[in-house]
Amino acid sequence: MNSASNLPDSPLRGFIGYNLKRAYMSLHSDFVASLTHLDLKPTTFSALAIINENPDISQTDLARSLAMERSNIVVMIDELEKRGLIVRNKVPTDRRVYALRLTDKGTALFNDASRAVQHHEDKLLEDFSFDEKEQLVRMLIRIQKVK
Amino acid sequence: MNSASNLPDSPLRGFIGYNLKRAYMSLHSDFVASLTHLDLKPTTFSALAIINENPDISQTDLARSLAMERSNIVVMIDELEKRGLIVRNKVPTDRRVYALRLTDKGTALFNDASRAVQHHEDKLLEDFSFDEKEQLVRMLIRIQKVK
DNA sequence: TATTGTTATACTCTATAACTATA
DNA sequence: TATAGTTATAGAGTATAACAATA
Repeated sequence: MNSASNLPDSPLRGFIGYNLKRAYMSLHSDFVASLTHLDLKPTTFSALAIINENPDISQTDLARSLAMERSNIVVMIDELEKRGLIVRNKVPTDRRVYALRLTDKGTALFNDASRAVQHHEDKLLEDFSFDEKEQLVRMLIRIQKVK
Repeated sequence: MNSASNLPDSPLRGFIGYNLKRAYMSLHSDFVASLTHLDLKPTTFSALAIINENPDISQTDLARSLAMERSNIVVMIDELEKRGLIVRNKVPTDRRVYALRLTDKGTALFNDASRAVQHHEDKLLEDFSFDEKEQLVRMLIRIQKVK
């Protein structure tokens, strides 16, 4: 007779990957919630961040940065453009590509979002010391490096 | 002019959540690959693990453990049953529920899978010391605790 | 009334293939 | 030939609502 109180996922707790997944999902759902009031999703927030840091980036390079397909970038950029957050500028030297830029409105929204996300993270990791956070990030980066 | 070589995701690297996501996705894709030869997915592997550890668990409790919807559990159990890996036993005391059990074939497959996953994790985290792994898991669990 | 298992459905994400215009 | 952007589509994964049988 299994009750809901003691979630019987213990056999999986021995795997680091499982703990990584649960931690990610926990943080992620909270992260999503912290952006809804700005009508942004993790992907759109990330896109704004990358365009903000890399003005005139192309859709293809943006796709690579986000590890998304170019085809899926299109509809996302369509939406952000329709909302007046970014613009697709023509590039004279190569008429195939668009140079993406944030509008003033896009920049303002990204700054708001950035603060919201930072606040969300500070609150969720408030019992972590600075050194612990740094150590955690170093470990997370090492995991990716293996690939 | 952005090249693909230096992926411009740096503005996001300051967020722990982003590093957590990238680490999770990196480990996850490798994890998926380590199970394909047994025709298992992360979810089916987890289901087998939980049923193995908790014989006669109901579908509803399994759903709670996996953080999945009951409706989606049904089709997954259908598939595992069709493959002869588990059985749905009737429960005399409550005729609404099924008691899930691994078959011998299911147990054997789960043991194989368990070894494969362990091997995958050992290989991917081979440059982590035992203490480091332990410390990482402790931190990942702390992140979930906040919720 | 509430719960278990079930079905159907819808919605989001992601992946693939084919097209156009440019290079 | 190769590449950028685009369109359409298909496949996962996940979420919701309604139902029959049973408690």
